Amino acid sequence: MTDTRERIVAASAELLRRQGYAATGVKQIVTAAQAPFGSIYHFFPGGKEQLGAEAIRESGKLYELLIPAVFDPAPDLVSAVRAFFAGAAEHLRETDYADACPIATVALEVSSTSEPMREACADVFDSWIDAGLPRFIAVGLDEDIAREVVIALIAALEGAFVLARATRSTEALEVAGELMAAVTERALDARSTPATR
Amino acid sequence: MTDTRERIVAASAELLRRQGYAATGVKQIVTAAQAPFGSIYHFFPGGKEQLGAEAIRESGKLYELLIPAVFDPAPDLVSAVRAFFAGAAEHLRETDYADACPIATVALEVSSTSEPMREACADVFDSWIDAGLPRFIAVGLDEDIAREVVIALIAALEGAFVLARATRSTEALEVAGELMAAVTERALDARSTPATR
DNA sequence: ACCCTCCTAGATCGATCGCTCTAGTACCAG
DNA sequence: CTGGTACTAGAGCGATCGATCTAGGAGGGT
Repeated sequence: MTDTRERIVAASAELLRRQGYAATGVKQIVTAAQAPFGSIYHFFPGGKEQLGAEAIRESGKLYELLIPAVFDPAPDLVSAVRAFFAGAAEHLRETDYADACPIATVALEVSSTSEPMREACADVFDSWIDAGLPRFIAVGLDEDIAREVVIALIAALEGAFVLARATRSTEALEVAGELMAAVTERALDARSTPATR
Repeated sequence: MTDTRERIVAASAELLRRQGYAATGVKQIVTAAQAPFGSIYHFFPGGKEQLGAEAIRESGKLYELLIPAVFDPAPDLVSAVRAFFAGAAEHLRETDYADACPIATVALEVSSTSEPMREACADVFDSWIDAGLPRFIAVGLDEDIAREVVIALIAALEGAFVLARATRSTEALEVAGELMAAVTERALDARSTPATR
């Protein structure tokens, strides 16, 4: 049964997201996952680092699903952007400011100490960019402009999460959401108008 | 001599910034500070938590000095914003992506586990907002608009740091810098024009 | 019946964690 | 010289860290 393995990864992902890598103990993970201790090193011979990297990638994959989930039903790109930030703010409030970005904490923590973990985080960010990009290209934005907007979106979201979690307020998320909606709108207005020429 | 105390705080600040709270040991701090172990609990009877909170506040104060250092010599607000992000990117490259925001790592890490530490981080963010605000009000922006711009600036910077550190690239900082310069410019254009009325 | 592989189960390892404790040193006030 | 305060110095506390180890149960193939 690989059910245990999945529970371990899921529990790790949740603990990493809330308290980071160093503060999360292997024993704590097996307790949360209701898994036997020995299973950790059976499934993850690379130890905590391998398990952590896999949990990060899994978290990244799950979070990436939010993109279609929010963008598909939205009437247009601008309101999708707005909805994304609003949804993040609501979820943050609901979880008492515990669940923000699933990987940002770890990303900041380990990027000077563990290359495998840092790479896992970098891969997740890249995959988010790749996942968001087509939606902005599809509405007529140049590829490089679209990339800038997507990167700015993710950066604004991550930064707002940092402020929101620390101050226990969603103000930063609301401000960043409105701002990025405006930025998106402006980028759409500017497309296909070779104006100054 | 309180010189030892200062060295302890400075060493703590650097270690916290690079690897976070949980990964930083008290023994590691005294070694880095070249301080006797006993001094830690002499100066900081509250232990690691008290020391951590003080290091965060100190880091916040030092980083706040960058605001006048960058904004004062700049010819205008927009180029000041640009310079701030460019300077951050350069410093990040110079330190091999080690020194980004001095408190973001800790802020994400502890905000669900230690109230005193979380408060210290929140206070620092608030003080940064307060420190930046007057500069945007001085050029004629409404107070609430100015506040939104400043919060967005900090959020964009923090988020870009997360991406930059993980991907070992300053692309996010450059994108966010250009975007926030444009946002600032647009806010300035919109001021004092009761346009639609 | 048999073995073999997969996985569980947890005792146990040395190292390190944050912290407490005692002893000793430096310097000032009387 | 004496007493007191401020700080240094580090041995050592129990607890926990990540990781290794052996032993055994479950289930399929032969």
